[in-house]
Amino acid sequence: MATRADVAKLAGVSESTVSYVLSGKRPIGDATRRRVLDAIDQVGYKSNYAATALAGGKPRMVTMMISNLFSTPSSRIVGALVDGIVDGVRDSGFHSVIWPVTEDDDSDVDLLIKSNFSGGVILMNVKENDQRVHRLHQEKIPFVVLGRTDVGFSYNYVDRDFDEVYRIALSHLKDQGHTSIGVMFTDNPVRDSLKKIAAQLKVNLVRINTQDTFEGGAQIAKDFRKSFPHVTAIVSLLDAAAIGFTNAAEGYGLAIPRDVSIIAVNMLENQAENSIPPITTVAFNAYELAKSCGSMMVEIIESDKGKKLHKTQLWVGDLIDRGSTAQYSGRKRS
Amino acid sequence: MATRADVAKLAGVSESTVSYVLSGKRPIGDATRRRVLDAIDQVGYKSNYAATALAGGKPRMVTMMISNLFSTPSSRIVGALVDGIVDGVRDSGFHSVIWPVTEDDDSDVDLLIKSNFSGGVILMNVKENDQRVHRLHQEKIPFVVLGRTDVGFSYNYVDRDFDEVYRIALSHLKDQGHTSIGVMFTDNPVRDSLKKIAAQLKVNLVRINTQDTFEGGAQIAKDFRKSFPHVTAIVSLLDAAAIGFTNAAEGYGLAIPRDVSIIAVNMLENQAENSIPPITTVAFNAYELAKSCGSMMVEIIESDKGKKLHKTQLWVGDLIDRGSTAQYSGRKRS
DNA sequence: CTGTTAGCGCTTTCAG
DNA sequence: CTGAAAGCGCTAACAG
Repeated sequence: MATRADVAKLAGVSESTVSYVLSGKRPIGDATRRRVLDAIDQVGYKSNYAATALAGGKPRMVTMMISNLFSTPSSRIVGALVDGIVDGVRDSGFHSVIWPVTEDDDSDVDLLIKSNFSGGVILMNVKENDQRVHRLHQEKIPFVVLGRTDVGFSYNYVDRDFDEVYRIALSHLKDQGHTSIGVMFTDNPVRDSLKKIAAQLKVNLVRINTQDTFEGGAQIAKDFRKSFPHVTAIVSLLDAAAIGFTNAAEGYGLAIPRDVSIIAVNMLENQAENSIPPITTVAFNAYELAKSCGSMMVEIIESDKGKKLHKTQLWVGDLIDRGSTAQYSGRKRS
Repeated sequence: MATRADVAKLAGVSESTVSYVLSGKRPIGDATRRRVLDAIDQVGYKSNYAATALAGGKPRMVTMMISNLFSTPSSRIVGALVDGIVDGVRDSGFHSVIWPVTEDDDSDVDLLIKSNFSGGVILMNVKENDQRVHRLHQEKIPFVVLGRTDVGFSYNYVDRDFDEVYRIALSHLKDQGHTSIGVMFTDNPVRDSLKKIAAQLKVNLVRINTQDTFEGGAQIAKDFRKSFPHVTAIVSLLDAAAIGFTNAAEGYGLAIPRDVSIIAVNMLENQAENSIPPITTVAFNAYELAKSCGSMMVEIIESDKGKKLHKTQLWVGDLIDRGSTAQYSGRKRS
């Protein structure tokens, strides 16, 4: 267990010099730096996380605060997000942990703050006027929220660009020959922007009402052929409903690859003669969104020093075509 | 941010006395203890996690080391386990974190060890001769493994009692009137113990071959009526196959509540006249298993001081009947 | 550009 | 039964 002191001795410098070489917070002579760096991997030095935290440093650690990690129908989507963040954060040389929290208890948050546990926090499943947002803001701990809530001040967040997602999804399906495309909705009216996109592409939009629940989606799948005989593809930005739909659809003769956050599915059956490619998927890539979010989080940590938070809008509309090799879950693609 | 010093001053004792009141590692006078305890919640003192770790204390924190958290077909099962552990650990007054690790990189483990980050570790997805097991053992960090692997020495683990699970599942289904029960298998032969159980209960065991994959299970569901016309219930200890089966089954008219780690499913359709209760489920309760594992972990942390590890066998065959209200995922039951 | 030093909050000897 | 004091490894003034 080599410490900074061992490194300093070997390199013939003071302990603080070692620290400054590592943190880059002070200009260091080239020769000195090299000797320190050499010493570091000679003795196999690794920084002590607890000591950094205690001394008031910025731990290179990103914490994902999640409630109901696995217990909701949309856990699969959250899972893709978490996977993406883990990889994004790791790529930036940080560590990440998942901090399971209960919604009715702030003590988890307190521990994290009190102990200077985390260089930054990613919040998921944020509710209206979430207390965690207030606590983190007030303690000046860098954080970003996945999704948006009104809390009375501005903060960093990441969200999907729904219009863009629709645009890409619809045009993709159009290109494949679909003309009548179902879109899942709850009660809310169809946005004008979506109508415009459909009009531009000259596709017929068929509204499909459902609850954004697993069961809601499954129900759609069940009645689908009867209820929407002319619809050949379907688009959904409702996470739970999309999952329910795709899970159930398989059994109703709608050959659909399971995927995370399916937003657009070609539902033609696998017929060789058909001119429209069968079983293709356009997926909203939750993983990629999350991965960029991870990197962004790290950037905030490194630049902001908890002093100022600026509103950042990161619209991610990355869509991919997985073809027929879609995986069960939102795994990292090579 | 009250510290131990604030508490000491208010209570009129020394700082170390406060520590010993908290840790119980020294006899403390009743009057003194009371004053200290009062002072503690008067100033709202919370221990600083980083300081404890640095000073060589035992952080009241359990770390779950998991690779491929969300990316495998059986993530839902792992999820139920994680949920259970989180709750079990919390009930014991500890915190828990999930430490996502990559399989090919030990640096995550090093950080954890080096910084005395964790009072104890729960390992999941352990592979043959897993290096993490060796590292943790050698560093004398308390840990328990979910599942078993041969590593050349004995360690704490938790596993299912398969025989017991089969016994309870089969007798439950028998009680409901089933006489012909399918059991999912991969290539391995049916164990003698299982045959014996079936014989005792006088139920007809029907072997169902499959891969332990999502797709394997889905396939079974598809052909089920044709292939096994007389089978009215099914038992599976294959996690991924069970999930694939239940996901797909819905669409094939097999009304089955989605559940985590389904091991036994009554597949009769919902007919009011039928004497056998419809849509009931016997589930192997992954959540409960994990929850007890969490408590057990905490016990190890508190008793062992990392000095001796004794082999502990915890056989859990807890099965529950969720009736028709089964949730989508292995959520905590009130 | 580099070194010295005083903490961060807690644990744990060593003294009473 | 209780107190004093020496660290744990690192950060960040403060001094050159």
